Amino acid sequence: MPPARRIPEATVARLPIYQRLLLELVRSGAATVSSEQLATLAGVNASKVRKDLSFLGSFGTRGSGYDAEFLLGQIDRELGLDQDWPMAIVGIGNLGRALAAAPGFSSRGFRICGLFDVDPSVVGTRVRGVLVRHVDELERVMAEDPPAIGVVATPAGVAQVVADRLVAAGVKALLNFAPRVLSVPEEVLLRSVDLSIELQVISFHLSHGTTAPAAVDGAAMAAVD
Amino acid sequence: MPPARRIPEATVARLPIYQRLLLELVRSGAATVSSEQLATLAGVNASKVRKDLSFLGSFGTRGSGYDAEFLLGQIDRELGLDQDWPMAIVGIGNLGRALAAAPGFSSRGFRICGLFDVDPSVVGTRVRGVLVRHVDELERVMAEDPPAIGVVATPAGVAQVVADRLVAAGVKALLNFAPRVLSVPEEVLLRSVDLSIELQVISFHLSHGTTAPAAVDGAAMAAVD
DNA sequence: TAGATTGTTAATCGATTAACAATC
DNA sequence: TAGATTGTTAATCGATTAACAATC
Repeated sequence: MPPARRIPEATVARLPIYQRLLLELVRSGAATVSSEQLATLAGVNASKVRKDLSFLGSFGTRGSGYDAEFLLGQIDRELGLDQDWPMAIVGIGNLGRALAAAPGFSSRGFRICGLFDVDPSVVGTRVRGVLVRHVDELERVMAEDPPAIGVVATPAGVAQVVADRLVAAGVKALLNFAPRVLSVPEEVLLRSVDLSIELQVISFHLSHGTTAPAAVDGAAMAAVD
Repeated sequence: MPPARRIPEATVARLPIYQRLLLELVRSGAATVSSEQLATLAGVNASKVRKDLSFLGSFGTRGSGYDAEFLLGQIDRELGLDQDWPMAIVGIGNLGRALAAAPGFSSRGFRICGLFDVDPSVVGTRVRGVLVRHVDELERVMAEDPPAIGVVATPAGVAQVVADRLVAAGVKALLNFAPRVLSVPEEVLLRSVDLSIELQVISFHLSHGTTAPAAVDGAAMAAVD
């Protein structure tokens, strides 16, 4: 039995990139892949790739590299992609619709089990075959098919109340796209993506003439207890 | 003249959050704000707020805090939000439309100077008053009103060629939403937001029962030279 | 002066990377 | 054996945070 490995956050954030590249490599018939190849494709340092993969265990073979399919399987398992993650999206504007339709979202275990909005012209329509319901029905629908993940894609003004209702209805994690810092109980996992922060970081670097450290990472937000 | 301060990446990523909170505070009539207040609102440590702000200079007043309006002005200037950043978006699907319409995008200096798609049912329509043109016209339109920032909101399959054309047409920075690692010349700033990576990070933490470090940061991607 | 709050120091923690012994 | 490539070490760098002197 392997020791309980604690995987660094920075590594966790890169595993999905390796996962996608490996999927493409396997589909194109590659049997093995070296850390050098994977590094070039991912745009990172080969040392970093080896270090990242070493946290999952030692399944490389010195001299020839990693078995692509096996490595992919290990990463999938580590990321929990072999499990089912029912997901509800609140706010079916352009962004919510983009999320509902995104191949990377609906594929794998990220099954959409609920779409909610308040706009009468949207409620009752279908996105990718899933009926958009009124937010008033959120608790009832979620009780029938409880989502593990709640996605907040509403305007900022209602993001906190929507988050509160999703949490009360039992989601274990929230993915927030509203430009607002949300409060959730500490047992609920919260991640936030703020598209305008990305632009402002770009603005900073352009106005300072900094070439910027090779283009890393996204927005930072945190949960208040 | 202040010494040339190098502002840490982590600080740059938090400045937009402070900026937004200060804007709300100023609008609600607050004259001063303490690091403790700002920290609570941002969901971070007060030490971190003071350290972050200290990179911009020392404009706090011991005993009473920071002048909210002045601090906001300093952050705006530091982020380059007082400048004009014309922006072209390629790919006017749901995501591109969400970006074009996002208040945080179109406001401030992020002026949309070009929208491009290939779908005949989209080309010729208007989003927020801006005409969507065919990608064939990209070079011509961009020569007339050159964008500083190019946004890639296309399917993954064409993201690299679109990026190449935007770079060739002279953008100084790219913001990529396609789930693909892009290559750009090193003088071009590249940032990538991968929505499915966020979900996979959530999946990792849910399946490991890790409460996750208070919910920080976004996806990591890098440019290959 | 007394209370409040900044700005900075220093300790600590986490992430990156070059180098190289191990080994296929 | 010779060449290739991993897994790990150790040095370095960057970010976080508690603590507190400075000072309004």
